[in-house]
Amino acid sequence: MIRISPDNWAPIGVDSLEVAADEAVREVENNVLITAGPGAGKTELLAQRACFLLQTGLCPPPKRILAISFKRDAARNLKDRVELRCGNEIARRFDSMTFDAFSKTLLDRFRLGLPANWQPSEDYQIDFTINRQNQMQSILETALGRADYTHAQIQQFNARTFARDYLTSTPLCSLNNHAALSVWGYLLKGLSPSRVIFTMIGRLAGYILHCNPLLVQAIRSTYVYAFLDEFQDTTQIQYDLTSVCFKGSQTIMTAVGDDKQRIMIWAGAVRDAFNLFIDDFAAIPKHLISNYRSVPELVQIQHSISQALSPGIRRSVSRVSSSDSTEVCRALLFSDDNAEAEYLSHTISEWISENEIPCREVCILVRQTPNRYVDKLIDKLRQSGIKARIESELQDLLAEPITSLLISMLRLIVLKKSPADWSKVTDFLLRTSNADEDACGEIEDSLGVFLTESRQAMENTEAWTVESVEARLEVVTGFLGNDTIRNFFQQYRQGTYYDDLMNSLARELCDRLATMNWKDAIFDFEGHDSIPMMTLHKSKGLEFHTVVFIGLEDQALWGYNNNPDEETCGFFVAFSRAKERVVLTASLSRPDRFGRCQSQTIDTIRPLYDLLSQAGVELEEVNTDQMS
DNA sequence: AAGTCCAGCCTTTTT
DNA sequence: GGCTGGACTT
Repeated sequence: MIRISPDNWAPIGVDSLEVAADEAVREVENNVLITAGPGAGKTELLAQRACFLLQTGLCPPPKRILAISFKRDAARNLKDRVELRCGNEIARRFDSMTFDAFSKTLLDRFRLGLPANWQPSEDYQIDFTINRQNQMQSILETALGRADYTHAQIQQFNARTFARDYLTSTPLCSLNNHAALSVWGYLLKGLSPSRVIFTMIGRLAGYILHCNPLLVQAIRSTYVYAFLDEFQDTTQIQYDLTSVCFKGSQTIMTAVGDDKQRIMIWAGAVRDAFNLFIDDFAAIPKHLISNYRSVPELVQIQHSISQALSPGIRRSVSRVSSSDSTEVCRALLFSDDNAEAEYLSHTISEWISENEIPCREVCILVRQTPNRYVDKLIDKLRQSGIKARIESELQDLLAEPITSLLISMLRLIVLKKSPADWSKVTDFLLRTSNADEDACGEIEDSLGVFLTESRQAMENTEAWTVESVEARLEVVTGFLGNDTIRNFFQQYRQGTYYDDLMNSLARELCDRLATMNWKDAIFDFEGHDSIPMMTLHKSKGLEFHTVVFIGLEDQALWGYNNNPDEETCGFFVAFSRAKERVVLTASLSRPDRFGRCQSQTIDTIRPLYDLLSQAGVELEEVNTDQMS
């Protein structure tokens, strides 16, 4: 490995970094908290910093960097950027994972480091339903009943919030609530296998570290640098785990985030994570002001919203050239949702056909329950020959490595030639075969034979059923090696996760095979030709040419009265996904969740429209009678 | 049978 | 915040 001296190191793949970013990339003495608005390149900064530390030898082998993200795709994205910039070899010492993956890895490796009464069984199950109202109610009844609580005493507890308020409310070393301890005992020891949720795994991981100072030492000496992405969304459990790992250590921490994009308070994000971090970790705050995403006209409007959240905040500076269009942002008011769908489908098809914007660059956002807001629009768009779909329904399945591997295999079978898929599959086969480079030819030969056989078998099948698709997928995984796959991707080792995924994939493909051939079914499944529609929460971290936000209304932002800041943050997140154009809509009537027409208002959230107005965007009433 | 009260639903990640 | 449905009362 060639080491570059820090003075000679330069950022890779970008022209230059703003001063504060460059300082943060090169910081080797202090913990740093970087705050920056949307499009400032926070993730890119972390990627550059990883390259800097690894390539200059400031993080020399066998030392490693730990990067912790909130979402899997963010963790993956960061890892990919580092690999791209400094190569696989060096990137191997960059561990990018989610908080939950980090917690679970600790638990799985050091479970026996817990006191016996806190050890889950080896085959413990992760059961997301534990936190559901009725599940938790029956858990409380059984667990507390065994601990001689009376029915009335059990009723005192709210099943919906018990996990948050009792079970995982504090680190386990200081947990002394009797009811909470009884439920822990029941879930870990009273059931076989033990049942847990991720918040519990986080607490168990923290307790492992609390009980094993030597393990903490080992982690600290391995990870001499640690990164925390999307820090504004850190929960108390995550913050506690980070503290027990690194507080007071030599490990140099870099946290990045934006408190104006803090939209997870309701899900347990710490309100004041930034100041806590500055105090507890003696972190130096730095603020970035560049925006590499949005045109200056949009950055101007973003600033108006930012100011409502943090008065006196510094103005961000757009680093992209001005828009060609005179109307980068419109706020539209419709009399009803039919008129809205009609108008939007018309406008969107114009964008796509005349301006040649790819479908994937237009995003439809809503506050919540996408179906209620977009179903009519999906229909109207389909009539114009444009596909649109709600992403969340498939997002999770599509993000799985096994899905992407199987899709590659299927595409090779169906398309015959597909170089990217070919190298993906042969790479997998080579890495899992323990064979040296010489065996490459053999592997490719056997893959070729398998593909030809599969192609013939699939061409001979007329009608596909879920069972026959699943059987076909099993032939493919059989060729790749079921055990090999499960060992290679560690998340598939435990439980029924792997089988469930295969079943979902078979269902999705089968649905499409009823009306399409395999090639189209795969393409449609991946959704490359569909306009993405999603909640603003799902859009976090993404960017699009054009953003259409449907339903900027009181009823959609129902929390505004109690919590205007969080709803304003949500609006800010949605708005700031756009690179070039934003369209906001409100409709005076819309179906409720039972499909009945309800009238909608925009009075409570008027302050949001006022912010737009201050930035020069006035609400336009769209009279659909005048439409062509 | 008709009225009243209250909890639940809305927004999320994670192997 | 606004609507629902179930539990409960009269």
